[in-house]
Amino acid sequence: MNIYTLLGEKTRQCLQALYQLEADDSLLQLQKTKKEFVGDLTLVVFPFVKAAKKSPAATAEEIGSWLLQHTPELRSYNVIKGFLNLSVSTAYWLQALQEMSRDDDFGILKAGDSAPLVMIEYSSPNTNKPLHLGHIRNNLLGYSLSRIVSANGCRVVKTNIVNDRGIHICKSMLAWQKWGQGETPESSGKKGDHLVGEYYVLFDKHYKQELGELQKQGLSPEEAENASILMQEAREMLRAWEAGDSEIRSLWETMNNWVYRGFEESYIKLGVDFDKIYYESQTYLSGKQKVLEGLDKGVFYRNEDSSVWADLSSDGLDQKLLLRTDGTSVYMTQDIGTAALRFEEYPIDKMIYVVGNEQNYHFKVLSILLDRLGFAWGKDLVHFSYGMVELPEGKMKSREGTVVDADDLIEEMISTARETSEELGKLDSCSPEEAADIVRIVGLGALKYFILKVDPRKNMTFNPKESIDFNGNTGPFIQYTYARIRSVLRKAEELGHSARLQGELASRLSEKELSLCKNLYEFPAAVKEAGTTYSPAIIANYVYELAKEYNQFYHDYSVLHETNSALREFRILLSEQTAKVIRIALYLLGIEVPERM
RNA sequence: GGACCGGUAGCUCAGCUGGAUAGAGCAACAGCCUUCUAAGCUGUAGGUCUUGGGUUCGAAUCCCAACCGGUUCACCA
Repeated sequence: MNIYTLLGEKTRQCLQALYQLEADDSLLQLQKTKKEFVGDLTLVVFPFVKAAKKSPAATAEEIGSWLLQHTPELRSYNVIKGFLNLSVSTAYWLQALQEMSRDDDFGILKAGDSAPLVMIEYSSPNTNKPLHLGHIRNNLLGYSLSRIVSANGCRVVKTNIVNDRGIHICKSMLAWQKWGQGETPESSGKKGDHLVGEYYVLFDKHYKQELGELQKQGLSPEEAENASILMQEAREMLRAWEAGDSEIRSLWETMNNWVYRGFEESYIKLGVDFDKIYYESQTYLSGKQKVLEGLDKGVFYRNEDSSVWADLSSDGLDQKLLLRTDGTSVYMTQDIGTAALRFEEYPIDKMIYVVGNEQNYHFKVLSILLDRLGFAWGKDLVHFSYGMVELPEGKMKSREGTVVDADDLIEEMISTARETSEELGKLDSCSPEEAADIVRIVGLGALKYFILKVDPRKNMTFNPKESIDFNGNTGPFIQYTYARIRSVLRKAEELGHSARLQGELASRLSEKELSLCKNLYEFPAAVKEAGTTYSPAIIANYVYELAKEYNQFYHDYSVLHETNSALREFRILLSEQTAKVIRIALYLLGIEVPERM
């Protein structure tokens, strides 16, 4: 049994015995003791002083004494004002260490066949331009979340909905037709998504120019937009696409395939993947069917102009359009369609959408609509809403060319990692292949950790020049701790030292060693909390704390040079377990660990 | 204007289901490598937790109001 629940139970019994008090969970405040005090767990006794009819300190004293008598796991207690600090016996911590050492997947719950099926949608790019920094946050959060949810005992399906149709891709296609002169990724050596993105920008450039000229002729900005030949051509292309024009469809397929190959490369580099990819071109029509069903059931209503709406006033919201006057779908309709298709394929219990916080309203509405349409999971679908990534100059704007390209950023991280490693002489004894692997792991680790350690809800600032740090609270710091431990363990093996618990240890252990044990013990709770609050940041902060603790221990005590064999073997075990937990924690963040660095 | 989210050290962030003297890292300054990896460790300095009320034995944390910043309220996606 977990020490918190165990002591919680004991305290309950104690309150009953001493004061005839039935304490519910809200009164029982058992928390980790702050660093500056002696003890492991702290009971706040203020809530009981009334029942005890004694001063806080006297109450704490009384409870402490009772608990110590009735709980073999306790070693001692002390009272400071209204706080009862309980110290757990060393034997208990050693046993906990022993138990975790037998569990290769410590902290991870396995999902059985009947475990809840959770689908996580993330990434969801448009096919008219390459991935940028914002997508990176999305992908990293989504991927990490999928591992965390899975570690909490759920079956997980990672999914991506690619927005492969619409006016945006037609713009790229049109520009390519007009000015591309048959350029392909092969002929130009450019990555497919970048190539298509260039034509999207080119369209915009010509379009702006055209608008400027029209306005010079005396048209208002609005009139100019309506009069634009280029825009009319793009719209015409979209109509042709929808009508199934074979030439347009073929161009569309060709260019989208260029983009997919580019995306695939980026995903591999980032280290994310999907179990199932949906394409909007294949799902966008099915939403209409669902909406019409809803209309029959009286969930929606038809306006005089034959457009279809949902009335959300009972939920405190307004009217939401679902089908246009001409019968075509809007964004919301498509999401309903995609949801329906997914449910046919996977009997999901929960759906998590990883989408930026600018769509909070959209998902609030989607949740209500899915619920009304009879999807059991609609009501509590999770919109994992994250903040945007800003640059020091402010928001990224693709039109102003201030976006940070995902591929460029990844390359930059890796080359910075290489420079730093070379400066420190870390790669001297490595083969070129090994060196390449290390700098890749470290560079990506820095990027991923930087993004995942902050609370997803918050907007974050990314300074390309300064954010890339390898010291302090960073990915490489944690990876370094791991590599260091691995080095010790390799040497221990060479020397024939084993990792085990034996002999009289309790009296020999230092505070630091004990506190490392306690830190490791907290890992499953961190995984659980990260799972219930959907927050990779909790894992990140946990593992940073652990790495810091280990580094302090490593600095103050020697593992291999310890002459007392019981103590040495204990330290090897402790190091081994720390390495394991670091590896698993970083795994949950989608970050790899290097064997040396 | 309505709704939602955020505001903690010079900078980037923890802490927020009320608890003890508000924590890290970076940057600054001062130290520690003839012993397992110094991408490390130790110390100094840095705070009216945006402001004002309220609830409470106790508020960065909960409630109310104001201020600042962001997002959103399309027959766009």
